[in-house]
Amino acid sequence: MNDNPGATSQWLERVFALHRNLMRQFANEESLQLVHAEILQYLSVCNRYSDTTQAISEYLGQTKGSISQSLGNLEENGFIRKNQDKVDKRIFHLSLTTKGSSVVKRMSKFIDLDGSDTIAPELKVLLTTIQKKHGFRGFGVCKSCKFNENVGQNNFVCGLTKEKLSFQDIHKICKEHEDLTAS
Amino acid sequence: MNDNPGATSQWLERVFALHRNLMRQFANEESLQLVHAEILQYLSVCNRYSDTTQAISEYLGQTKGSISQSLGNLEENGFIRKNQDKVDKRIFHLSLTTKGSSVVKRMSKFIDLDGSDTIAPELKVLLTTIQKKHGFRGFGVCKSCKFNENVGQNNFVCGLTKEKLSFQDIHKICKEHEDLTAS
DNA sequence: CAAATAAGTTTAGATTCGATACTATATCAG
DNA sequence: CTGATATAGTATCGAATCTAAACTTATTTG
Repeated sequence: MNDNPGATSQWLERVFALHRNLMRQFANEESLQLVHAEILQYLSVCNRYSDTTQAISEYLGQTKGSISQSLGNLEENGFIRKNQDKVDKRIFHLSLTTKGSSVVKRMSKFIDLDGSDTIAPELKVLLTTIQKKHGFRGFGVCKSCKFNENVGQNNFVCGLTKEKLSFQDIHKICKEHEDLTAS
Repeated sequence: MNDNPGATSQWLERVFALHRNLMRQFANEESLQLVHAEILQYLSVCNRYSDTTQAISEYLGQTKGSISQSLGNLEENGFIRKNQDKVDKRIFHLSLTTKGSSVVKRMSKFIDLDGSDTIAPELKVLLTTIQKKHGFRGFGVCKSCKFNENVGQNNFVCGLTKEKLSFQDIHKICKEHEDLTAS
């Protein structure tokens, strides 16, 4: 097995390339740009603290100016909606329209990453290792977040915002996420 | 573990996003475009049947016109070299210069995907599953290719080209690759 | 209340991207 | 051998992204 150093990273690089290839192919068939598909995918899994221009910019590693442009395009074409935050009026919450959701559904079906469930625990290790090395904070689900407090039967509270969270909420990705196991 | 359907694909999507984020960050620091980094990475692992404009285009899923432009840019800036094939004069073999190689070295160090060796077998399954579903042929190493023939102590022959292959050769990625286990 | 910070937009210049047409070489059919 | 077809790669065009920087508006801090 280990007759070739770096064999694992070569496998990984190929999976990454293949995934990007597929995403590009899908976006092309839907007459979208690659980044549009990525944004829609993210918006389908992020929570209400993380559905902003800034958060997408951090998640995808592109400047917020660039993301802002793409978001304008996506809104114009009816894939997403913008809602101003009632408390902090600088913030606009983004959400998928029915049209946007249906694109994500087709995308998941097209890419189809399920059926590889045994890989999950290893992925977790890989993910947190990389995140720690590069000082990335955030982008995990509440369930594994040190701020999350279980206050009874399927009732949760975020220790940062002091807000109540539903069962659906805690399976979404949050930009403020900090790992339970972190020191 | 399995209290949420599609949990694995969510992990995977996050790993993909993180990897792209890092690649972009690296490219930016080196004043390169993302696609330049991807091309250089590919050229560092592909074999002599797969080091062409066409093959890169297939691997990355972009049109060869676009790749051709980027290659022109990379050659101008001294990252790669072009060598015309002696037999088929339509073909130009691409290779990394010293400058190009050193970029790839820094990239591998920056991204650092090693230390997750247990993940490899699962990745293989995932990769071939996706490839089969979408009719992707190719881009594997000779070792797992049905055309590869072991003709003695560390001596190999490619059944397609009838050429001799070295030990180094058979660990490189080939666009003609067909899986041993394929029907 | 002024200064600093934060979220988001806008603009400009460079570069990619896909589509298409194009050149040059190779292969194939008769 | 020759004309038709296929293949590898390049050139050009218009559209869109991308970064960087300046900018607007709203919030927080001292």
